[in-house]
Amino acid sequence: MDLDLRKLRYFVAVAEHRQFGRAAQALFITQPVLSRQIRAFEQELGCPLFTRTTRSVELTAAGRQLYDEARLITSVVDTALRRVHEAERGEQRLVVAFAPGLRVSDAIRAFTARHPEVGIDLFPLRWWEQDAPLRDGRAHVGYVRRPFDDSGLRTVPIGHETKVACLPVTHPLAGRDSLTSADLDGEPMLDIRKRRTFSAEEKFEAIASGQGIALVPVSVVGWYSRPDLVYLPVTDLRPEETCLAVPEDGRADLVPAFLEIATPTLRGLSAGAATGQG
Amino acid sequence: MDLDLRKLRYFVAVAEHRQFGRAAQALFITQPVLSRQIRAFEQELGCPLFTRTTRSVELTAAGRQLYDEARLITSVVDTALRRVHEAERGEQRLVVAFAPGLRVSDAIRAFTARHPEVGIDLFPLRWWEQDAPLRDGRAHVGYVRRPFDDSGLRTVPIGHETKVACLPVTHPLAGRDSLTSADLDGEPMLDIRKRRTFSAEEKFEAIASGQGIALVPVSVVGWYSRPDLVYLPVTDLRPEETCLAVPEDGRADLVPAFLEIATPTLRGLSAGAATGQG
DNA sequence: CCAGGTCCATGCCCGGACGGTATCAATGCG
DNA sequence: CGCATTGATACCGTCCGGGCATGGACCTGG
Repeated sequence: MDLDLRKLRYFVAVAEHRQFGRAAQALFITQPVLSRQIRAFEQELGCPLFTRTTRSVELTAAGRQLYDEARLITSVVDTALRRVHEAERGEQRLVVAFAPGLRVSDAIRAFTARHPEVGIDLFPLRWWEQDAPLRDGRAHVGYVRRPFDDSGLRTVPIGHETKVACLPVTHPLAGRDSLTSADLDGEPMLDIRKRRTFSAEEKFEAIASGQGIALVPVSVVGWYSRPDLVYLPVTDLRPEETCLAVPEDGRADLVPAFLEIATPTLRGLSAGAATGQG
Repeated sequence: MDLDLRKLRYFVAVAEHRQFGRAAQALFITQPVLSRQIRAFEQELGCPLFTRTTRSVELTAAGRQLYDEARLITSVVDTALRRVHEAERGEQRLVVAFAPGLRVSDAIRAFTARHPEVGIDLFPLRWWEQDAPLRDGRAHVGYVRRPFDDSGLRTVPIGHETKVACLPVTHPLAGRDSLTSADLDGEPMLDIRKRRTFSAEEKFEAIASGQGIALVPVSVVGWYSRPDLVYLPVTDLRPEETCLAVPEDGRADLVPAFLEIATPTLRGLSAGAATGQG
């Protein structure tokens, strides 16, 4: 830890100018200083960033990666500083994350009605990453589905949502009106939460091509409906719980205010969440 | 710019211990040093971070915001360093961004078949932010819809996608089979790309409640279908172009390889993109 | 083949920032 | 009212970042 942002800036300059002298000129320092700083930087990181001949400078694989990351880091730092100054001038922001399909707009509207001075950022969660953004500060409040890793999080149950089975139309069970979990014994199940590398669409393609079946929350059925897929209720399946989750060390000012407003709204919504998006 | 990450770490320690002495102890430095560093940090930032009495330390609004941002920054920096080391050991990653509804799985599959050593990260773009992640390095390649700000980006057209009008069922035009753009003259149009603060769902609620109508790409119609909305083709509307966009200063190694593989795949797909998700 | 130009690297020096010790000032508590 | 606790200040040593001068490698032109 303790990356030196000044050295990172120097590194970016060299990477972009592909030449120490010009980069130093652009940075308003002398070339020997830059050489020494870059070398120190490489030593701190533990890996070389440039392959130097005396005539040319090329990025290594690690250097290319760092150059990509550098742009992200500077952008994150810049917006962080901007937000700090906004906060200093009294502007407040709350980042609300939500798992796919969960409705947040009613709660947001109720909250902004009561707290018009607070700006809201929406943060769409991915299927396989519901909790991490709450823990690492990217979001203050999250609408998530059980199960998830709730260590370090406080959770408020807000409703239950039924799951339906998604099968290819060619599946022997596809003609049925409804299923029981016994019908699904031995079927290959694809859990969207386990796929980290590909999009949700690909899972449904996998189902359509017969690689397995899946249980999906009823509220996202509309998103992925295709003529070659059918969705069937599973009568004896326990609905999965939907929660509001907040980090235990989260903002003590806005988060409770949001929970206070959002929770009753969502209790009223829980029936709606259970029956899906419409 | 040039935030000092060491000072940021010191700040986090004070914010968490709510006491300079204990924080200094946890940082393995002495308390006077910490006091001086925090004061210098506040001066650099230009705003106070703590309200201190001689007996207690409280975060200011700016301090609370910075504490949130600090967790994000450290997390970004940590993953950046991890990825640099992975790259140094030969692992390669490519971040593929995609606007809502655009299919990427075929291109990804073709690419990973040819380059199994490259890990793929998918980055879902938001409606109102198609281009920024490409410019700031969060993504290497993007599947986007025109119009977008293509400054600093190279773009490859990959197809066209028709747009359909979305109206409430109660709308006078809702009974028609199709529309022309003349029918829409004078109708209040809601452009989802302009709404930065709320989710796409909310726009469709706004349409359903009669606040206006919208043109949406046909491939996302399934995502937001509701009984109180109808979607009608607009016969004389020019389809909007979908593109592959890459930053001009992007990775010279993987991006061309991806384009080479993805472009023919997508030309084959463009008909599919024009007819939507299925 | 060599001389000069153009790179980056190295050695040396200086100023400023960071860290430590000693101490003071203010507040809360018994 | 005295003591303990906590943050702030003063002073000092060390190290790091910066500049200057110079060396060494490589390309190029005559």
